Amino acid sequence: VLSIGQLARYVGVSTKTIRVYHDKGLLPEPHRDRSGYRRYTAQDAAELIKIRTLAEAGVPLARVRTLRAATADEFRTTLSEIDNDLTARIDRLRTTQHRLRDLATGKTRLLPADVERYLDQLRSYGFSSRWIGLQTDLWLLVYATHPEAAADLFQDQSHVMDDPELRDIFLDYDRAHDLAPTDPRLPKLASRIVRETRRRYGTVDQLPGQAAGSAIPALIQDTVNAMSPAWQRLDTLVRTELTRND
Amino acid sequence: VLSIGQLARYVGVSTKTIRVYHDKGLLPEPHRDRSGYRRYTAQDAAELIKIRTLAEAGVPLARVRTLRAATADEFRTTLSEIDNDLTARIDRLRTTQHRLRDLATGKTRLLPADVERYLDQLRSYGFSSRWIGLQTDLWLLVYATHPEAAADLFQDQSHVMDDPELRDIFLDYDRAHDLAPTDPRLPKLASRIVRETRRRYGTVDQLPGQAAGSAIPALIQDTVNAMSPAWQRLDTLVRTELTRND
DNA sequence: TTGCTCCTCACGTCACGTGAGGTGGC
DNA sequence: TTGCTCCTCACGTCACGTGAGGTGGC
Repeated sequence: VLSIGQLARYVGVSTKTIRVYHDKGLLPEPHRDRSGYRRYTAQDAAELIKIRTLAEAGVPLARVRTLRAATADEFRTTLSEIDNDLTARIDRLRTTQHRLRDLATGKTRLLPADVERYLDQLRSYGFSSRWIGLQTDLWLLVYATHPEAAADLFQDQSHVMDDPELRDIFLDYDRAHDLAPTDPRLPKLASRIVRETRRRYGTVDQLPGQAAGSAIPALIQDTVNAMSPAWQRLDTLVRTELTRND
Repeated sequence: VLSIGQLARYVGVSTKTIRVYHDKGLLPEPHRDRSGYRRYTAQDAAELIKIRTLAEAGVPLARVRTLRAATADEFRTTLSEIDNDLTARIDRLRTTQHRLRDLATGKTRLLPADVERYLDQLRSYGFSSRWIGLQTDLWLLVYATHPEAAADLFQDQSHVMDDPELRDIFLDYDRAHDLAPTDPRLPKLASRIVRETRRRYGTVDQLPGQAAGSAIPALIQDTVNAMSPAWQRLDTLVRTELTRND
């Protein structure tokens, strides 16, 4: 009793959508009038509304079709799955909305909140932007490659930064960037680093700013060394002293 | 400092997604190492997270790219549009979820709640399923083709059904379905219909069950007549009497 | 050496949208 | 008669997914 256009407007879909549902066997083809036009009944409208509800809930059309042949019990079970799925999707959209609002105010959270706070702290301690950038890269890499171990490693590094004496070593390391590789202050700093490293970690060859036990420290250290001849010299001195006294 | 796979896992996308974003110019291609592998930095990760947030919010990728070139003001305006859009989408998903739950309990609302109630009422008045089916089709058609006028027309029909005497005419019409076309009760019923129609609507040629002023009554009447010879005879009798006495 | 990751095409997929070219209804 | 709707192909689109066939890293 309805044309395809009337049915489409009533249900709120395009005529193409209805034709696609016919082609895919979701909605049976209705009768045609003498001129070949499709004629729909109230039953068709009710069916289409059901199909649309499922499709809008994100159910793939292929599954909608198989659902038509399902028992009442299967149907009910599937519907409750779809319901849970919808709840999850709504939650994810809300999360996206919150992230979008952070994005609007310029806050883009790259790392857990406590790590971001720690990185902000570094600035107030007097570290350079270059150093903070390196630290951001380091923690990003750690969280990207070792998400399980990352939190523990961060706790340790966080405690190191709470100790003013240890913090001072890192500050000197940061400032050493622009020194000449032959500067006499470099061997002195290297010795301090070795001493404090031994005190905290025993004989393990951990260098400051390095945390994960895999290839990551080497990777970061390569980057660090490439940035400054003084840093490269410092790395050599520390390595030599650590292995010599082992 | 990250490989494409590490970056993908960290942000929660596929490697293909990242490559597509490169191809579409959303995310600049990073440096390659000696073996041609892409190497990503923290800045790339931050950029990808921004792009992903927008994409998950439903922003077309083409618009995400143009947004990179937008001023801070345009950017903020666009973000608030997207935010509103997200709110609307969340609301629509919730509506879908409610409809889905109605579907689970077998309630599929085809028409406004008051019309559905009216159709349920008809059953308790003693109307046949056939009649109720016809009424459902009728109101579906009216709401599909004349949504603005539908509510008023329905109010009128609803009042008609509140009058026990008028209701009785419709009940007799319903029951006449199985009479022979020559049954002497048909001319009597036709006269009652004409009398009550005149009382309610004056000389306008409105037949019971017909409401909208366009092609709809004719369409429904054709369907009705095709269903029963007695109904067809009744229609002829009523038409003749209404025009004869005009 | 072996499994895992990466590379670049190229084609597939899902749910429609968009003409093209023609006919029917008011 | 004219604009609107309908018909059937056929191709386009959006955001990726999925091999194919090959190389690099641990």
